[in-house]
Amino acid sequence: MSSVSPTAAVKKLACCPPLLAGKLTMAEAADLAVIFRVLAEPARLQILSLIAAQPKAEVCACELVETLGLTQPTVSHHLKVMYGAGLLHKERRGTWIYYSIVQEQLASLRRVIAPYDDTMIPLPKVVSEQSISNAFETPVFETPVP
Amino acid sequence: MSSVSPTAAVKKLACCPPLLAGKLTMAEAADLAVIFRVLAEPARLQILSLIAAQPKAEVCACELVETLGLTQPTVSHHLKVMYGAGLLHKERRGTWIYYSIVQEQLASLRRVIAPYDDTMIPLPKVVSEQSISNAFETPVFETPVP
DNA sequence: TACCAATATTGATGCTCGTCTATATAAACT
DNA sequence: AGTTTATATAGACGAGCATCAATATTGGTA
Repeated sequence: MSSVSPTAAVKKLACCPPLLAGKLTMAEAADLAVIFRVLAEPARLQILSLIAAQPKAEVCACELVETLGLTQPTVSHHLKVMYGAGLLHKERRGTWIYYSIVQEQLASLRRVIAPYDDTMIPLPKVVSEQSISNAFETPVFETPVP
Repeated sequence: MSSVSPTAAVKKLACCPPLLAGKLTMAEAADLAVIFRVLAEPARLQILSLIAAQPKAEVCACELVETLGLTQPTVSHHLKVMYGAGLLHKERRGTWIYYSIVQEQLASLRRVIAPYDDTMIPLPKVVSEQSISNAFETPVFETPVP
């Protein structure tokens, strides 16, 4: 499986209506948690910000080893995880491999955290745009009264 | 360090410029990762969405046990973690304790994920995903050329 | 062909943390 | 006082994962 492990990489944040707009199903919550877990790592956050800070918004994997102060296998592992989560783009140029950010994925995540819905953060692209279905079948607890 | 002191509850997401607007320091990355880690749990995400789905945007802890299908100690632990991370508000009313969402904290997080600056005002079209960079003291790697 | 540099994989280790049971604390009511 | 219900804490177990050293693989070059 040399070059591409397409299935994982193509996977977008295919889940989850806005976090605060309705009850998440267990499956949705699990999918969302996966994304958050990928970001719940200092080294990976630094990788994102480092890439974004580059003029060309891309970085050679070889640079990261030195910058992050981690071993090459560890950095390779982080990149694999982020790539697998659809957060990074990957392009081989000769010996080197360059990574860049998949903006749509972060945009999706931001949308999930949005207070209500589509109103606040208009994202032109990213058409796929899940069901804006708000299931109104949310369990409503009546406030217990003594 | 997973001790969740009361004082910590007041702690806002006091860290981190927009993730994509400059290199994060190690400390900033670590602080940010903490928040993401709190959200990297299906049960906790469900708690957030459940609270948001309530008419009064609050929920009694006692309801969560049944709904989440977890034991009471486990739910209590999750609530403590979220409260400690400044994500939840806590109010005792007699026997029951009600939790609500600290919106500012989620807003801060959303801002961190924002492509450019702080506002959640309409994004300019997600351009070529380049940094509109303020790469000041950011390490810029020159593209290795054979 | 052989050799070198960049990246990926393997396997092992140690720590973090979600979950449980059991127990403790707190508040309300008789 | 005692009882009941809601919530918190303590301790233990186990799964997941970040990290490493060692090794494999890939691509370029001589």
